[in-house]
Amino acid sequence: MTLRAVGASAGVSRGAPYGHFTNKEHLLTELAIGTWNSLADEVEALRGDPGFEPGARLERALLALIDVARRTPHRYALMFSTSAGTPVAAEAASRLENEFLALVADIVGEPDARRYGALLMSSAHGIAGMELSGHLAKDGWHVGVEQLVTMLIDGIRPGA
Amino acid sequence: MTLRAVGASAGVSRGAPYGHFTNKEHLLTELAIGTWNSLADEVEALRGDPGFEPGARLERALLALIDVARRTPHRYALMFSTSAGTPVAAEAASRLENEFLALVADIVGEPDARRYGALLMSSAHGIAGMELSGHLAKDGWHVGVEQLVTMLIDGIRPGA
DNA sequence: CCCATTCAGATGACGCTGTCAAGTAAGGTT
DNA sequence: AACCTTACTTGACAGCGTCATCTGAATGGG
Repeated sequence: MTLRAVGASAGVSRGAPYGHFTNKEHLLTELAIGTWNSLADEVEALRGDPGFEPGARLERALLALIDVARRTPHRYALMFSTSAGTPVAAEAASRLENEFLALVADIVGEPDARRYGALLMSSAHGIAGMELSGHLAKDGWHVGVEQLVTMLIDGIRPGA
Repeated sequence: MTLRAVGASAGVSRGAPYGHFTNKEHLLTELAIGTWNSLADEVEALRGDPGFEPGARLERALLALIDVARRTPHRYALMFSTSAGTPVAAEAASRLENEFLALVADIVGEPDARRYGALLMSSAHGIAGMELSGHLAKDGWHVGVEQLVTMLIDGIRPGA
């Protein structure tokens, strides 16, 4: 199943992918899954890295998510497209979620990891979205993406 | 400028709107602006309401944003679509931003309002997006939208 | 070495959608 | 009554998602 038919879509006729994928949506879902997985790989590699303290690791993980949005906005949108509710994609997504959870648990402890993990991932997703749509750059609040991520991490360090 | 041509789009020929809008994108931008404005109205009404303490007001404001996503997902997507980077839409968006800033300033004080305002709005946006794409409901973290918003507000109350 | 099977891709068609140029019907103005 | 404006329809074009059909090349058995 040469998924390369996707990239090769330049130079090949319009209907060619339909031998490999039943739908355009299926094709895009596969792309999304690939993105989820490569991001999960990235975070997984981070988890074992002793070069950073737990807070810094988590920060890198959040920035990795945002980097996907910056570098490949279309792929990023696919990851969170409503068609990503399909079970196949949800499974790929939960790999990344678990990696995140592990990083978060190192800071806030197991019992609170889920709550804080969901908050951090949602917030990072929101920051990425705000930047993508241009609502961070121009407007009133003079804050950058990196600053916001730092605030997030700092916000969960000491207190319960 | 009967913008009603939009809703009336059922029962009217395909090309009819092009007498009123130069583009489909312009039409959608106008829709987005309307959504921004009505949300800003809602939050503005909240600002003067003495029935809630500042924290509760802010919570309601964030939930109002998320409610748009829940009730009218397409409109919500328009608000943050990349084509919302147009100056016309940015102006409507900044009305809501300023309302938010006022609410946030009541809690963290003027000097920090921008930083925290950006963080809160981004996070609420992210929470809405995660819910829309189904990444909150099914998966690992057993947390609801309301819970996350509460955590956000609680997270900025005492500490600097 | 030849033939049969298989598989990737091309081609051409269908319907739908965004867009526009040209036409037309209703209303108000003088 | 003749005129102009405004809102809409009609018909056309291009692009895209999708499919049924065909071609062409690679593979493997005899």
